[in-house]
Amino acid sequence: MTINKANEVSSIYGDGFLKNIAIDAVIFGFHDNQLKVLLIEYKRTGLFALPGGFIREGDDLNTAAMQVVSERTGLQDIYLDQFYVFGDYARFDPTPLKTIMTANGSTPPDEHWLLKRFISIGYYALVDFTKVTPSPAAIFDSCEWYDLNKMPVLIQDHTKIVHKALSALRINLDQKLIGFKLLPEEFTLGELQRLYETILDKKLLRPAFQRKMLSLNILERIAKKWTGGAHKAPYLYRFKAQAED
Amino acid sequence: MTINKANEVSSIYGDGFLKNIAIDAVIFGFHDNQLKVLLIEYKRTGLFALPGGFIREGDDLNTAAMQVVSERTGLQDIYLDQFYVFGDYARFDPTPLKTIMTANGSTPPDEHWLLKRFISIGYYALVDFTKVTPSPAAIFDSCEWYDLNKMPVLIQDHTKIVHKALSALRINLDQKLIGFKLLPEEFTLGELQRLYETILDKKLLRPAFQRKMLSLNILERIAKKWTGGAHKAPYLYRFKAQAED
DNA sequence: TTATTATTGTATCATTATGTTACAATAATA
DNA sequence: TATTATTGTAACATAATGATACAATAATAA
Repeated sequence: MTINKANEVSSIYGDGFLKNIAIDAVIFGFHDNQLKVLLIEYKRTGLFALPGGFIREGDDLNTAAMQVVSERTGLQDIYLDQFYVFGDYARFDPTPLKTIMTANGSTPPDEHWLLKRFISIGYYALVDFTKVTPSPAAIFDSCEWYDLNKMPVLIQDHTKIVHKALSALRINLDQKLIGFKLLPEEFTLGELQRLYETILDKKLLRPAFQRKMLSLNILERIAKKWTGGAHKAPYLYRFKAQAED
Repeated sequence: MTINKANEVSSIYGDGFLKNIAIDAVIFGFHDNQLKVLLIEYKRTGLFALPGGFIREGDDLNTAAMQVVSERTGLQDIYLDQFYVFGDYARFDPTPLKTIMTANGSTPPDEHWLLKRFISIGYYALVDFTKVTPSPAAIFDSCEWYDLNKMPVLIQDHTKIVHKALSALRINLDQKLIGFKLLPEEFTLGELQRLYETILDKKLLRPAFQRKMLSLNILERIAKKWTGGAHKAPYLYRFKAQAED
């Protein structure tokens, strides 16, 4: 979880929020052939964390998760997936939160609701990197993209959460066909393949990849072609709207 | 969630448990070529529910879920899988709980912790039907197997939870190779196939099914053969212990 | 003892999917 | 106009899956 605007006004009882439940969001982006994750840095503490939040008493869980992601990215209608609930007692560690609050002028009592044990519901989000404007939620934090391979040390078990999100993404990539949610609306098959290769961390054979993607019948070839390279221009594609079940 | 022994002693504040979080367990069994689910019936109310429980402040989430399932089945080391968190506000409905409590002599105030909103973490469990002894958790409930196709109406969104568990099971059946956890230790390929057909609700071709199962290299053929039918005796198999990753 | 019955284990072939190599087409640049 | 890098796709090889066929055989009944 993360401290955000809404939490600042909360009393030590955290009135208005469900107790003991937090949301942590692993927001994935793709840029320069690298998977990126949005991370929060708390000023004057050197502490890094996943974006997160809590659930208002009258809100849906999934709505609350969407709000966390919207706040940080500035986007609506983002692809979100619950992937795991982190509920080990051992993950309970109030020290980083205490440090963050202290660094910002408050001296919370140990009974402060933010220092209690939370069970955290993990979501991952897939966003178009080019459309995101990473937004801090308060004056005392900042929000930036980090290379998945060059992440700083994160508080609590957040590093583990990121890795679990990645393996959920890998499993769902072929099943739910969600890869393109990390790409701009129009893309080439080469770009799509590099995305798959980055996520799965292995080389794929181009003819087989193209044949498979096209046979799925979810891609629409656009008249326009990509330009810029000193070679044959590839077609541009976009994803067809799918019939929902 | 369900009321169980532990909850009976709790005050209206539910001291000792994490607030707003419940666990609901869909315990699957397989018998007579039918998928079965363990359901709780609350005496004198006509109300049916999934087995469930809450998380003690010092316990792991997964441990708490295992306890729920162990209590109801009498078994240890059960296969358990988190499959979804149900967190819509609309699922909040304290009336059945109130009815249950009233039917058992208490008249809880509206602020009673059991009548508050809960987010429910859904688990499904796969058990060997022949080894289970369904156990009520208190004098005012009972616990029985029900045919998945002949379930009574369940309280709150529990019917939806069962169906979501089933679709998670279907998806994981091939991926995680967990089907045999619903069978006794020794079984024939025919029994395994009927299990698959029941879960997936479609006929499978026998030669293809057998070839696939055997090629996975997870089955160990036992010397002994099955006896009883007026036909060629099939081999018995058991699942090999797998190397964990 | 022998025929009958139902079901098993597996061979065989057909079809489809996937892995791999090859090569002509071509946009930008030199 | 040649060069370069990359694309689209054909072609073939291999592997996986779908489908049919049939001999083997445990229990039962004649």
